[in-house]
Amino acid sequence: MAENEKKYHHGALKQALVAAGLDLLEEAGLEGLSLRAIAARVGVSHTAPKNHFGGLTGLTSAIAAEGFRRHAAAMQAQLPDGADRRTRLRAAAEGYVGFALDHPALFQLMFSPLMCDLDDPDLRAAAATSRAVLTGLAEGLDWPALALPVAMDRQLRTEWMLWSMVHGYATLAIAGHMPRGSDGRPVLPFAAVMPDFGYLA
Amino acid sequence: MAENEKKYHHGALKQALVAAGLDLLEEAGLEGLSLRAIAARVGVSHTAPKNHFGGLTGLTSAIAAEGFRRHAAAMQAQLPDGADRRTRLRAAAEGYVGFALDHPALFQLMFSPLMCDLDDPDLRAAAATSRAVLTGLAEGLDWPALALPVAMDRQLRTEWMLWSMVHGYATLAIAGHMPRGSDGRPVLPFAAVMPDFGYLA
DNA sequence: CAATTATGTTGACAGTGGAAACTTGGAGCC
DNA sequence: GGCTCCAAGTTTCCACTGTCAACATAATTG
Repeated sequence: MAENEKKYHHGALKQALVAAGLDLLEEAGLEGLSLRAIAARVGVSHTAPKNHFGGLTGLTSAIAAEGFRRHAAAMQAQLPDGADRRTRLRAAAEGYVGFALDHPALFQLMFSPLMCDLDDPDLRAAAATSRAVLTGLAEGLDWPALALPVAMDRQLRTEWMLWSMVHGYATLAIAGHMPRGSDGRPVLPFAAVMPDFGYLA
Repeated sequence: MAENEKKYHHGALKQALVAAGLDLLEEAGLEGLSLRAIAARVGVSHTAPKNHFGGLTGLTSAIAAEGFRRHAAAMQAQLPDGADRRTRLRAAAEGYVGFALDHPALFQLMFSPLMCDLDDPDLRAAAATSRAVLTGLAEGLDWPALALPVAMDRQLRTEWMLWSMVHGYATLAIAGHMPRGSDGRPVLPFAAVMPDFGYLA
């Protein structure tokens, strides 16, 4: 049987739906994403996804999980191997916001608790892996004295500070609260906003 | 005529719809917000808002604008008058995230370009005012050396760094990516994440 | 007082996600 | 082989959404 010949049983509908959802996000944005539109793109009825994902939330969660995997991959792809930690941290952070700017709809979906179920195990795992790429580079970061008692885990505090800063820039840029140049990119690039951290050790 | 007696012409439908929308956001969250639900709460047909706001987007934009005004007020209410700039900056930042944690649905709406029109003049003005409360305290902030040529406005870069950090924390907390304690608040409070800035002058 | 304009209402429409009943194909079992 | 059973899709319906056009009513204005 030819590859793209129609069969009653699709065979790989699950992956096909996720792929169609990712494509649709790029083309039509988050507002253009609907269960029916995804199903139509694959060529199945709008209730077919229910068998595999339970409902729209299940499908969007799977799409978001794939998004997190690509997000992690995008950051790691930018990591220069031999470079010092400062350079590597900078590269990861720029990979983070770069992915968000390149795939704004997908990024919005990934962090939209209204559309995807954060309790989904696959999604949770993918999100944790993605976060770890960035926060893993925060170890031993030289950071101005913090205000609270040192009893609170300094490593954890630094990780959250770093993640907050990077994620905040990405979010604000995507939400349209950042002035953009003629190239569509924020006039103040992330590299100009992120400070030049050093390391303690 | 009694105050709450039904009249064909409501008289203050515009404000009533915005108020109802704000209430609905608190009670039912962003997913529970709909044009029909807001209209029903006011006791008016679901097409009545069109005369005043043009459509759902116009109404949500007005709600978001009011949200930004309250956001600014919440920050300023926390500002200690006589205190030094470091203390004032900290207070404003905590007011920022405090408002987001207290009114997550409204905060999400305020920064959701899919639901409200960022070109709405009233919304733009309110958002700018709110942002200015925070970034106004960033002047002269002592900040580790930045990586880009100093030719780029240092003040602007510091403002964006500060806003990104604060907004990122709020966003991540609301999106459910931050572990919470039994009180529903993030286990790592913002005060523990925000560094203790000094000032140059 | 008459006419016009602002303000709401009614009813219809295309779109959404979800549920129930039905159909189809394949896989396993005797 | 023939049989059953179950997973996978389809069809049909439902409640709900925002928008639109046509209409009704109140308030204002000349």
